[in-house]
Amino acid sequence: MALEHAILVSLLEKPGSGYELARRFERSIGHFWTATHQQIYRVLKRMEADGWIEVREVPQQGRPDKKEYSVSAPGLSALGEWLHEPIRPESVRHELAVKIRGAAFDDPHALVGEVERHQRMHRDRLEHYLAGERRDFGRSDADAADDELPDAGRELQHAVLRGGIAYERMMIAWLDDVLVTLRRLGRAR
Amino acid sequence: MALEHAILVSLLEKPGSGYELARRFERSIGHFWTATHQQIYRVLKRMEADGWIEVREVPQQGRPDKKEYSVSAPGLSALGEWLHEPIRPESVRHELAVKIRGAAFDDPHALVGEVERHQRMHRDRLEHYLAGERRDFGRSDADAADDELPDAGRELQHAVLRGGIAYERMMIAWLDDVLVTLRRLGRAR
DNA sequence: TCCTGCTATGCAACTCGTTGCATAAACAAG
DNA sequence: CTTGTTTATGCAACGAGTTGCATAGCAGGA
Repeated sequence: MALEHAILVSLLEKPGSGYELARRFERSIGHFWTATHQQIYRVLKRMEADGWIEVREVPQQGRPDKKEYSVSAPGLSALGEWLHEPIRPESVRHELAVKIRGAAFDDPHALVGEVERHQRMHRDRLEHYLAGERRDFGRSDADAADDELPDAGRELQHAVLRGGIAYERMMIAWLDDVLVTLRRLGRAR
Repeated sequence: MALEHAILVSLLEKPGSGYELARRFERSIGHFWTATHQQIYRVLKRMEADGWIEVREVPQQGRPDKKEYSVSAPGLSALGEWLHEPIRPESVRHELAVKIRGAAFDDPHALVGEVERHQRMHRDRLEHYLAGERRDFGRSDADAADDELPDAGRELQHAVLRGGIAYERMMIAWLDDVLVTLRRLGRAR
């Protein structure tokens, strides 16, 4: 299980509450992990019990108090251990690919709308990533001197973001390819 | 839940036993879905109880008998209904991306070996896909006339395979990018 | 002959993830 | 002044997915 470790990385980059973590996992640039708030709260409790993170009650004005979590020394060393373990093959579920192959046994043309919808989502996410890249990495190194994160953190966040950008571009191009195929099959019926 | 539907598509393309399905999900070209054999056997029972698939006991020589499943009419219409539903956003878990961002709080250079290992896996899979493409789609339409699958099935399988190829190429290029970044940070320490 | 590996199926227990629901305080819009 | 939205946390139940184990026939090699 890696949700713990994803939370550790996120809290190291910036301490925050369970709610804030949930929002980061939801609409963060990078978009490389998902988790619901229930999952996050449950795991935060376990991590606190294990001594990986520390809580600080933060009273806020105009909104409910929050519990701000930050990573403790044992948490940091747990992350270090995890980083040295090899990654086990992850389970892959590309529902759209299943539907595309399944369309052969139904009406291929009926899938066009859904594929177009997905392509729009990927275009939107690409725009979002590119905007984030301009905002966070579009300035010179001198301007970045006042950043909270160390240089390595910035560089690696940028590398992961470049991966997201490459992924979205690939998907947009592939879905173009799929649309051409679906439309050709639709006409041929 | 879409495992049922992935199984329906696979059985429509070619009927088979639970064991064969497990192997297809494991090392099939396309590589777009994973499931263990336990999961598959359990779901097959449910699908049979629901009348989506039919069993045929097939005695074999030199190996244990198998139960060959094929899709029934209700199964086909269940697939049709599912195809018309919009896909809900899938949960994304890119463990390698988490590790790359986490490396900023440990030794970035220590991740080089793991990233190289992943790149090798993607290169291998790319080779595997390209070999499958030459084998299954490298011949002319005339040669394909004796294929069991209808044209639409072949075309759409090929489109999904092209997606897999594009994905692997993108990953190989991105991991090159990541390796350059990790090595630069390693030297800078 | 024994051991390993492949085909083929399955149970039981457990963990992970999702869904529905609930609470509560503050603010903005009507 | 009521309704809806955002921030913020949480419980309980359920369903999906994983892991460990078990069985059994047959093939091939040491």
